[in-house]
Amino acid sequence: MPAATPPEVDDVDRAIVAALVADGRTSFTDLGRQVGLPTSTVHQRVRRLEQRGVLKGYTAVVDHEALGLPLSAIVSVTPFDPAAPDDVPERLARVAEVESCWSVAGEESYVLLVRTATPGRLEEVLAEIRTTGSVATRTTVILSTPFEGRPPSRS
Amino acid sequence: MPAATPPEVDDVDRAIVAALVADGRTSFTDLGRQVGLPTSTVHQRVRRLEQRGVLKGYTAVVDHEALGLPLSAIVSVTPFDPAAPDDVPERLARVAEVESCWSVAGEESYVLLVRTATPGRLEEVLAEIRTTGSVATRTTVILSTPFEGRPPSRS
DNA sequence: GATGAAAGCCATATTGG
DNA sequence: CCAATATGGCTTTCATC
Repeated sequence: MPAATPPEVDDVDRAIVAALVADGRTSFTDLGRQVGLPTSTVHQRVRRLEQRGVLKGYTAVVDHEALGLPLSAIVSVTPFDPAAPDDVPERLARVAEVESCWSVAGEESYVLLVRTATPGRLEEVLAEIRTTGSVATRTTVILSTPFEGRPPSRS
Repeated sequence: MPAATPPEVDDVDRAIVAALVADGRTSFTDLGRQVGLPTSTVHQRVRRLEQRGVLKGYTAVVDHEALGLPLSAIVSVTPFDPAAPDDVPERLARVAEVESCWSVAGEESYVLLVRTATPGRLEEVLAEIRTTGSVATRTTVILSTPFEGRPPSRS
């Protein structure tokens, strides 16, 4: 028998989550209409999903170009000293331009997503990453973004 | 002289955007308090930011593990036939598990972010990607996510 | 866990400075 | 860009099943 019984995420919950991923500002009233439940019930379910951590938060989707950060890059990272205590993510978190940090299996230890205003700034950020993280970097520049952050689906 | 004068995104706009990235459900009343402007003004600015496309939308941030998609991977993609018309993104968009698709400079043509329920499903998705995209793949499994989707900043 | 009702708060439009 | 207003809709709580 399993150690714990995690509360289930049923189809209604998944419908609610999908609707909120599609539009994070959907009202509870609308949500109720979409999933066929009264507002109060939906409200209660969303609260539960938030408390369980299934819904971690809500955010605006921004156009990085319009915001003055037209240059994005994927940066693979390898620590200089594989034996050293690995607080690389904590240190890289101090570099504001690092939007995401994934710990990965394979040749490299981490993959980062970085957004900068100019190539010159990217150069500086890469230098920061190398020094504050004590890592080597391999950088792949993003030319365009056909799509990004689509809703999760288990098809 | 420049061909056009794109409307400026000033510091107040950036503060508004930052607040909405931090919490996409912030009310206009709260936004006003945070940036020190009346509700009506903030409302007007958010509308303008949405119309200009600076704010592209709002979305819920979900816990993929809790949603039953615990396995994420970064997939680098190389078309078999570099001369063929490049509608690879359109074709890859049909695979629901592909969350993001970036067109990149370098050895490979695209980098994908993929979320699946199980290793077996990842195997199937990779097969789908190769066949529907007519591409070769190189896959890096994500072990954990120290952080992801942090607010944009031009430091 | 689901529901319906009731209360207060908020979004939104409008007018005018 | 700000202030003021008005109304309809929404969030939130609570008692109930």
